[in-house]
Amino acid sequence: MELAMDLNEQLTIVKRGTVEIISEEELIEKLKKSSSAGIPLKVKAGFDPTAPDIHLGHTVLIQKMRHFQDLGHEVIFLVGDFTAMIGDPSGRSEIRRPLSKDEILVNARTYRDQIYKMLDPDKTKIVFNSTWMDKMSASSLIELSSRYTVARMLERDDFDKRYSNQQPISIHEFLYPLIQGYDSVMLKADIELGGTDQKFNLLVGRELQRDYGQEPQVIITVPILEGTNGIQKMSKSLGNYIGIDESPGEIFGKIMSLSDELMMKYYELLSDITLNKLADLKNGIKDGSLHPMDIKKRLACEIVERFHNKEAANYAQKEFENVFRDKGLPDKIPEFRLKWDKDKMWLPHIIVASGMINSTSEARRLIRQGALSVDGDKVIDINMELGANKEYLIKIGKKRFVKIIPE
RNA sequence: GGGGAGGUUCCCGAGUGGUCAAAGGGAACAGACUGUAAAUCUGUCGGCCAAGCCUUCGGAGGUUCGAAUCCUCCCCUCCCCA
Repeated sequence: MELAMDLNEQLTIVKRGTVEIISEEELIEKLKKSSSAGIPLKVKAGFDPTAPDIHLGHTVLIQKMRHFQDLGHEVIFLVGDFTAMIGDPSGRSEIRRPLSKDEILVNARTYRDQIYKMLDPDKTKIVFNSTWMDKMSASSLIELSSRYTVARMLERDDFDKRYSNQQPISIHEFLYPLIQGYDSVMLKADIELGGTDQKFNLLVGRELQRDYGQEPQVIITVPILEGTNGIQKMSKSLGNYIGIDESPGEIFGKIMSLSDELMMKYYELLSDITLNKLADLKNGIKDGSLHPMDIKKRLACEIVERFHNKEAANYAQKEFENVFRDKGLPDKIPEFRLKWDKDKMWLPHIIVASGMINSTSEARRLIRQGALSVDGDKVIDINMELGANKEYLIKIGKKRFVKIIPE
């Protein structure tokens, strides 16, 4: 009886925020077996070390890992370094540059430092799939690939889509799901976590394990988080990400820039507040008793606090209100020392030199649009020149500030 | 091996000799509005001390007063047939 209670609690934690569990019965079995035998389950999640910066999109999964960790299970952080060395062209048309071993190691280290903000280092095992894949012979690889058919590969949604859209699919892309599945075999994984886009690969793992005489892993999928623009999934290469290593102000601001609608999704997937509480917030917004902006600030604070601390979160909020609501100056303004080549320098040249803007064309445009101000005065004259006799505070748009110090 | 369709500015995608720095959409940036870096509306969106000039339409040549558009060769992708 006591065991059953315990099991239900575990299940509630595990199921929160997941999309699919295949299968729940098997999961229950495994949890039962684990607690009665006192052996933790091996929970695997794979990461691609091409992007060294973890962003909020990844954290959906990492939080789920932490849940398992909290329940006493063994969490395995699998770095797909072998596959990264080959270079995976999947997704878009651009060809990804294969990474060198050194780059991968550096990335993996960065990864580790970042995930330890959420996971307990002592309970986290980090493994590299090159450990076994490097040693695999060509014939074994071919043997592995004989275990799956092309038709079945084409069942995968994105393969199918690309195939029917007449977009290229390289042979080696078929190998990725197999290798990922083989990783599960090597690790004897009990559970594998992944985003919903990973479902197919995770399922291949089940089949391969069965093939190799192992009990198939349970797969648990979590939702893919959309990026700040709310259109595509969050990714660094699309530039719509919020990195967990970013400054408190940056994280805060980016969250404030989410559309009100998207904010609710972020709440569901990232926040620690209970689902009941979340429903209250939604209702409050609907009936007008709560302002969306305040709710968004709350989320921004929660996230900043998670990756920094409470003071940083409060400070970020204060700065935000100061700069955007009260149109004040931020506490810290980047300074740039610049050598004047004449007694007077053209303003666009000064800004380009400071690195705030890429071209004088852009500077001209901004001036034309009334986006530039020097010492609080809006710049109207496109030919404006500044002398080297004093410092200048330049504001570009709403959020970019520089102090130019002539020398 | 044979036949066909394609490669366009950050992305998607029009353009088939001048009116093209290249439609449209998305992203981004800016302005207005706002208790948000929300929503909405408007504008901008290759570079250059700039009513002019320079560099872009897979790559290299060529035709032409003039080419993203025509020709030749090459590279890459997709489809059908074998």
